[in-house]
Amino acid sequence: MSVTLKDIAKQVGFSVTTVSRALAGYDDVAEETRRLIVQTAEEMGYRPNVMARRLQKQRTDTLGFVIPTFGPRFSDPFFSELLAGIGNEAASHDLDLLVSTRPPDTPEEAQAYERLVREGRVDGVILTRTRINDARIAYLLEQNFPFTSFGRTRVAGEYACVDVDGESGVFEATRHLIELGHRDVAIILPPEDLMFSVYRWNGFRRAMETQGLTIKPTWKISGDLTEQGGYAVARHLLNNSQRPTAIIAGNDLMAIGAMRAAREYGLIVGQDLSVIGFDDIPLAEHAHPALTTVRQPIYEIGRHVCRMLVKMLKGEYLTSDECQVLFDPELVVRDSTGPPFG
Amino acid sequence: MSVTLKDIAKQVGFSVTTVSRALAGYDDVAEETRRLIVQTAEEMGYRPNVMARRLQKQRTDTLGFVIPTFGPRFSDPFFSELLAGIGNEAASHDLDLLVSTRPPDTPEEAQAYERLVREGRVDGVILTRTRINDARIAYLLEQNFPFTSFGRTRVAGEYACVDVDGESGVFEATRHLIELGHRDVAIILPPEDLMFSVYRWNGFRRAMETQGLTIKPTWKISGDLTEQGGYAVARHLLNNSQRPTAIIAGNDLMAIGAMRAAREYGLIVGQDLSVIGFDDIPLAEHAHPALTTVRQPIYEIGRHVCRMLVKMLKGEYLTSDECQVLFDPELVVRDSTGPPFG
DNA sequence: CTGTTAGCGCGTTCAA
DNA sequence: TTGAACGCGCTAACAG
Repeated sequence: MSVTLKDIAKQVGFSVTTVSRALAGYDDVAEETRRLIVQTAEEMGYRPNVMARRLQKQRTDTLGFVIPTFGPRFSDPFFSELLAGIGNEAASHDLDLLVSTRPPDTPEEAQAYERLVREGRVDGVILTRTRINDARIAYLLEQNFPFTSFGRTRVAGEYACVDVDGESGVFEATRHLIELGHRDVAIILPPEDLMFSVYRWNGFRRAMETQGLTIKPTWKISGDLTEQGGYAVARHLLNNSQRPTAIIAGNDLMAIGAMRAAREYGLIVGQDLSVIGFDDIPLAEHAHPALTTVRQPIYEIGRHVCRMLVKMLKGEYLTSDECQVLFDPELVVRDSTGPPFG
Repeated sequence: MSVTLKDIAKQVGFSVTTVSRALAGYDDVAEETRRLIVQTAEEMGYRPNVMARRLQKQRTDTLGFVIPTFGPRFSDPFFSELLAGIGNEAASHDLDLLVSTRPPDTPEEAQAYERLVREGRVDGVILTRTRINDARIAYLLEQNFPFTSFGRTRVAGEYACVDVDGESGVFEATRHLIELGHRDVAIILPPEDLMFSVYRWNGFRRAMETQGLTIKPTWKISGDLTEQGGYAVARHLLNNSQRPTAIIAGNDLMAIGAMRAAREYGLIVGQDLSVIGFDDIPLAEHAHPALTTVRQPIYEIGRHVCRMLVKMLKGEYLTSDECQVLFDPELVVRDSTGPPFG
């Protein structure tokens, strides 16, 4: 077994209390005593027992993060990068991070949150991929449990979230296409229950309407954010006598799938068909052709959304400014876009 | 605050002990009493306090997983998939999973493990990307702390690990190239301190030697397992009057980087240059051209390596057969390979 | 069947 | 400056 305060106390001949205080750095313990205790603790290889400390402090110093993901082959770099951001920030505050993966909007997911919240496994949770009417957020608000989210929602209430201005991002992307001369632009949206799908759509519509362009109803379609999904949906778009000359995808993965579909139809991406993604995962640059995309600083967002939660847990109040942070995305033009009939 | 056993006891007029036992399902409590207690607990919304339970049981019911990763832009789908496998298996046993990301072979990484082990944060840990002389494994063995790993090492001692037979994987890949007529094959290995780099190299060498082919020293090179790394190293290989006609990369990400480099040199992948990856991440199929690669069942491996750890923690003995499980990889031929000068 | 006692390891009174 | 006593919430040994 490992060394406890009691063991040290026995060794140095002081009480457990004194040892505890010496090690905690209280100033009401004799300098001499402290030195002895600290040194002995060191020698004996003392490590505080976290569980005991947590029970006593009624705090877990742990954050929870449930990744919303379908099926086994979950491998969106988006999440890896977000996780790294959250994890590193948490570590810098000496907090543990509890991670699990659950399919979104399912009983299993709800249970996962209940576990974290009701059984006192974590002090706060971080959400991502928020839904328009997000049951998770409703639940957390109702339980009055600390959380922050990457993504806004329509759920009423006060809570802190970070988001990327997806509307302006897609607006810029669309404008880029229009400036290149495109008029027949299709959009592959994220699943429609996701909040960011709404903003993306708004940005697209605004850009098209501003230029007096009409949106063909069948050219608004949504995909599941995987390569496979983007591929399937793009085939559908292209398998038609009247094809769009450009496609804006909800993320880079779907854009890559769409590019593959285009190749299968004998189209050269960047010439016969322009494709734009969203995220700028490392792969975007290495895809063929290199993918024009809208970059969002995922890692930084991860850090930020975690930092906000930490602040809340420390009891620091967040001003309403801090509560609703909107990052600006940035259009990165590469080779997958060009003039139509280019 | 939340409901405790004490609250329930007060409510039903029994002792805390009885309540505890009733809820735990012991059979030494009157059926009548049990019903009352269970129902009351339900009504009051009782949830056991995990920290208290953990302190008492001296078990955390938590597993630790430290992802070895460089820098912020960590986004290898390999890890996502492994994480999903581990996480889902852990969840099925009602275990929590503590995740962090640390640069491999650094003091920060060592500290992360020490934290987990010495402060009793987890009951066991899972390793991946094992190194030839892996300090983590040496440490865990020395501490006699339960762990399993994805990947073998040269560290002496008894421990359970799962691995993929990388040697046979690369052997098959190389043979595939040779059968296509390639003689000038280069290999981009994983970093040389990683154990699986050794097996990959052995497989390559064996295949080449078996066919009486010589390996050009400058065509054995290693990269950092990112697209960028593969790109840089491949440029180096191709920036030469004498070029290989085929490249085997240490993973799919590097293969994708290599394909990009090839394009920049005006080479058509699958014709002028063949490229093979390793992993078969979802992207491999959607890359252009679709990537020939060696598939390893990462998700399943994640589940398995976790299941082994769970077994150990339950005190079940692992037979030496179970201790060293070797999965068979499978060559998936797609479009990035073809006859030389094809 | 049920309650009393004890203790997991730590931090925090309060009194000496 | 130090120590005794108590509690965090739960489980286990033992007695009745």
